[in-house]
Amino acid sequence: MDQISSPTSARLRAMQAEGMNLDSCPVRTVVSRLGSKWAPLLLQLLAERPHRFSELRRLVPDISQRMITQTLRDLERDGYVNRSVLPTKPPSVTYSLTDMGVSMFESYRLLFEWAEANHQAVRAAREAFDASDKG
Amino acid sequence: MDQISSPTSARLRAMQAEGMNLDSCPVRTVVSRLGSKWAPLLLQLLAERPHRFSELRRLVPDISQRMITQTLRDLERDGYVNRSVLPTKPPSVTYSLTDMGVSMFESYRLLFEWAEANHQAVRAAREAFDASDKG
DNA sequence: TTTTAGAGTCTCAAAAAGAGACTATATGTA
DNA sequence: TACATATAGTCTCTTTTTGAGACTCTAAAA
Repeated sequence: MDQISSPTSARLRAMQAEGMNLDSCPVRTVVSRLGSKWAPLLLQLLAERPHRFSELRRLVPDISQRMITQTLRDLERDGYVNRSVLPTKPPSVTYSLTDMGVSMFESYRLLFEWAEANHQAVRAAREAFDASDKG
Repeated sequence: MDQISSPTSARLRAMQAEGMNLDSCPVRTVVSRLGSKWAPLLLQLLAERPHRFSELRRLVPDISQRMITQTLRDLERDGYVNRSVLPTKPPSVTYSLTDMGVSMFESYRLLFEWAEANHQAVRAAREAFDASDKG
């Protein structure tokens, strides 16, 4: 198989030996975008249904307009999000998931579900850590 | 069900109405850490087997020591990673996944697999976007 | 005696994120 | 007519994060 695999340590050793740069690692290429601060939240909303720019702004009051624009642009660039402009006055812009976005989100969703089911445990771990000498 | 659900737009509206702050959203709490720049890569390596600090450094040559330390600390704080110091001279430190880390990674892994299978499509989308007037 | 290894910390520079003002156009309201 | 509102952003400035690289400490090996 000629597909680049995930970076197991054996693979990483091989990549180094071949002088490959790790920027070409597919997982990093994809996951680093999706894990950005606001992408998960916006993806969840778009997975629910298409939304307009101003809806997203209202739904997520603590995101700046600049970050909405930028995050949506990044997601559009990677092919997950479709941006469609309706020529109303003033123009309205609707964002929705592409087929690829839906496909990706099916896999991403499992982590979200884990997070919902386990966030108390994560919180507890944080508090324990902070209360210990390490914190 | 009294569990805080994922932030559907209905839920977000409710949270706003109640004056809740969104920092308490479980998905954001959990996913934002896991999506940081280096966490996915280090988690993959630790999911494979426990590693020592210097092993990780060698396997990922383009991460600074500072970022290894910090990312591992964050993952330890959240309860995914165990740090064990052996009193050798010089001391050796081994990092491994906790049970919770293994549990979480089972869900995260699906996104990684999606990324491996679809990174060409993502790359293609990026190039198309950059070649268009939007880029 | 200088080097090497392990596991970091410290400081400073660069990149990313956030806050808030500002733009354009077209309606509705006083 | 003048003013405010709504849409979908951009621009600039400030604060946080990240990254690069030097520096620390201990003990064994060359």
